[in-house]
Amino acid sequence: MAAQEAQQNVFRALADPTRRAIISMLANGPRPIGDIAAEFDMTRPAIAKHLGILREGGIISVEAQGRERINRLNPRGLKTAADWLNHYDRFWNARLAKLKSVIEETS
Amino acid sequence: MAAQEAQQNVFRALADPTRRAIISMLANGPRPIGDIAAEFDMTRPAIAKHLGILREGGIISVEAQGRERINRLNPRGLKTAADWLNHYDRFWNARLAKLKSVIEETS
DNA sequence: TTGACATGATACCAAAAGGTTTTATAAATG
DNA sequence: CATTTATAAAACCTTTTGGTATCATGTCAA
Repeated sequence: MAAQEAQQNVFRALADPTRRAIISMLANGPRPIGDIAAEFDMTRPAIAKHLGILREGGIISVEAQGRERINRLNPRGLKTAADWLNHYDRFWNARLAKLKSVIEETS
Repeated sequence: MAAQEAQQNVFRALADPTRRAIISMLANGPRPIGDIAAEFDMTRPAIAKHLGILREGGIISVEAQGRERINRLNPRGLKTAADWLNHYDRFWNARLAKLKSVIEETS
């Protein structure tokens, strides 16, 4: 999978609030889809689709365990996105430095 | 604007590859829309829409200068996204630590 | 002031996204 | 084996998204 494509898949995965909520949920431990769906006002197939997109983004991985399939957070995808964003940290650092100097001048 | 809403706007803005390319472009300096549109195989109205979404996400700001309108990178939105993602850094740190120990064991 | 240029605004279209209902499959359990 | 349970898969619908073509507006310059 090309890097560009991986990037696209992860940013696409992050764009939906339900999927971001699922990420937060899985940060507290792996869960089967039934557990996850129970927390949302939404049908199971809808959640299944979201999990599929999170999987494509490399954000979660799934492991069959008997008749359950355990979804667990896999930080690879999130790291792809964080790495991209952190290239711009010099911009907000510059802005914070500027803000700080303004505060010091006016106090 | 509620924090949730700001978050949604910025992740939505990041989801499109054209918009990410515009961000990279503006990191090299502010530009009017005409300049930006010239770099893409796409009409100006399409670019105008993308810039509107980037503005809603707090990723760029616009300043009128005569008959031009200069678009410039504003890191606030990007920082919102980076902050959210960096809450998960303990996961990839843990994974990297694990990988490191495996490498050391097998070498 | 008249024309050219940079841009915004509107109306429209096709494709993708996010959801639902229904049907199918496979594993645990009586 | 029959039944229940956990899930996947397919078909379908509506709204949003990403794009286009077209028209309107404001500013610079001759």
